[in-house]
Amino acid sequence: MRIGELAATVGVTTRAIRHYHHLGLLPEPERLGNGYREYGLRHAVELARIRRLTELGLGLGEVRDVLAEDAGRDLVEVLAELDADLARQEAAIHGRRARLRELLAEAEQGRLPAEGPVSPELAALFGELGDLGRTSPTAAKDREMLTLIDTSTPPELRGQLMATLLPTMTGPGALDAARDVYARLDALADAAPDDPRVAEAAQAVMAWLPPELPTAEVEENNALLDAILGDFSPAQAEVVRLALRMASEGGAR
Amino acid sequence: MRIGELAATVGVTTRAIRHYHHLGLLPEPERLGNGYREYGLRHAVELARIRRLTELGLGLGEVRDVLAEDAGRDLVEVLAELDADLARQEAAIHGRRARLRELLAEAEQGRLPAEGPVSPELAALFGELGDLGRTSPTAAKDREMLTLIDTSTPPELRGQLMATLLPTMTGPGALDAARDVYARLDALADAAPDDPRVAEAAQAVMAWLPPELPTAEVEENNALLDAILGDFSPAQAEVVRLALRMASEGGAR
DNA sequence: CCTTGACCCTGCCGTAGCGTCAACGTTTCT
DNA sequence: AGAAACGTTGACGCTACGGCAGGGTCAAGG
Repeated sequence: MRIGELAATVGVTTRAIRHYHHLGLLPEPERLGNGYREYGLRHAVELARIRRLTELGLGLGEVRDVLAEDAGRDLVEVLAELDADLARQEAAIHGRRARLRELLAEAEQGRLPAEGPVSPELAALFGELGDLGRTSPTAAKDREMLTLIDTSTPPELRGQLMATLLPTMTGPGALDAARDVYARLDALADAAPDDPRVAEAAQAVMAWLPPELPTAEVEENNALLDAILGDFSPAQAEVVRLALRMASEGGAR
Repeated sequence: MRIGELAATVGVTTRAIRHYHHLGLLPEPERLGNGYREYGLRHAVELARIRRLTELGLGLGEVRDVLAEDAGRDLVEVLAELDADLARQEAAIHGRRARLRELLAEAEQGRLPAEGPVSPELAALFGELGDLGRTSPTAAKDREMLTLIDTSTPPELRGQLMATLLPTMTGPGALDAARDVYARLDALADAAPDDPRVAEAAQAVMAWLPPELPTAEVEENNALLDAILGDFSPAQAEVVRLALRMASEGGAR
C-alpha cells in the first residue's frame, strides 16, 4: 500500500500520516526503490488505533504515552484525567453561553451600552441613569471610568462594589444630584484652575461621592489617578483633587 | 502610566498588551524620552473593552472587527455566530464525555479490548467471542482486521456492518465454526501453497464468510487486499484468495 | 561611586495538529 | 508522448500569548 491508499483506507489525510511519522507515533515503513513508503496491514491497524484515541480527544503526546506502555492500565488513567478536563471545558462553555444569552437579550431591547458589553450589575445601574451619558461629556467620561473599574473588579467583589455605588446613583434625588455634579464639571471644561467655581464644585463632588469610597486607597494608586486627572481639563482635575483630599481628610459633609 | 501599571490596573499581562499593539488592536501610546510607553486613561478604557470581548470568547480578529465598525450592530451578529459555534463545541464535548463514560465503565469490568477502545457495537461482538483471540494467532489477526474495518466505517454505516457480521459470529454453532476456520488457517502457517489442506480450508472459509459480504468490492480494493494477503503466510494467503474467488463466482455453499 | 532590584525595550522560539504551498521526481492514463 | 495524478522533503501559517535572551533605565542604599 502506498501512503494515499493507506490514508483512504483509514480515513485520514496523507499529511496526518507523515505528521505521525515525524512525531514517532507511527513507525516508518520500508521504502520502495523510488523512495515511496510501502505500508502493510500492521501500519493500517496501528494508524486506526491512533485515530480512535485522537477521536476521543487525546493529544498526540498522550497517544504516544498510551501506545508506549504496552498495557491498557495507563489508558484508564489518561481517560479519567481527560474526562475531568473536558468537564471543566464544558462548564466554561456553558457559562459563556449563559452570558451570551443575557447579552443577546439585552441587545434585543436595545439596552446594550455603547461602551460594549458590561457586567449585568453595571448594566442595571446604567439603566437607571437613562441617557445622562449622551448629554453631558463628564457623565460619559464617568461611565467609561465605571466601566473600567467594573471590568477590573473580579466577579466575587462586584456585589460589594455595587453596594457602594448604588445609593449614590439610584437613591432618592440621586439623579438630580448626579446631573448637578456633571453640569458643574462640564461648565469648567475651559476654565482656569483658579476659577471660583472650582471650590464650589469640589464641595458638591465630595458630598456626592459614595461615603464608603476608600479614598485613601484611591489616592495611593498614583499611576491610575494621574491618568484620570490628566484626562480632565486643568480646572476639572483640580476639582477632583480637592474633592478627594477633603473626603480623605475628614469627610465633612 | 507605564505598561506594568496599566497591566495591573486592568488585570492582564504586559505581554498581552504588547501583543495587542502588535496586532493593531490597541493604539501605541506616546513614548517617553527613555523609550517607555506612556499610557493614559483612554488606553485603559480601550484595553478593558478588549478584555471584556475576549472573555466572551471572541477571537482577537473578531474583536478587531467589532471595534472597527463603530456601531454595535455588528457585535450582535458576531455574538450570535459565536453562540452557535459554542453550541457545536458543547455538543461535541458532551458526546465525547458520553463515550468516555462508556469506556471507563467497560474498563471497570476489565472488558477493554487489547486493541484499544473500539466502537460499542464491535465491543459487544468481541464479548461474544470470548478469549478466542488469545489462543489462535489467526483469530487475533481477524480481530485486528475487524477493528480496522470498524474504525474506518463511518458511524451511520456501522449498524449495517454489524448486521452483516453478527449472524456469522454469534448464530447457533457460530463459535464452533469460527474456531474450526481459525484452526485450519493456523495449521497452514508453515505449509506450502500447494498443500492439499489449502483447498479444504478455502471451502470452509467460503462457507463461513457472511453471505452479504460484497466480495467483488473487496477484490477491487487491491491495495488493502494485497496488504492483508501479504500479512498471511503463502498458504494462508492462497486460502483467502481461493475463498474470495469462489464466493464472488457464484457463492456455491 | 557602585551595586542591587525592579522595571522597561525588541525580537525570536515554542505551543497542537495538521493545511497549504513550493519545487521537484514517478507512475499511470490516454 | 504529454498530462494528470501520485509521491518526496522542507518550510511557513494558524491562536493567543509565555518565556527567554540580551540589553537599557531608574530609584534607593552601602
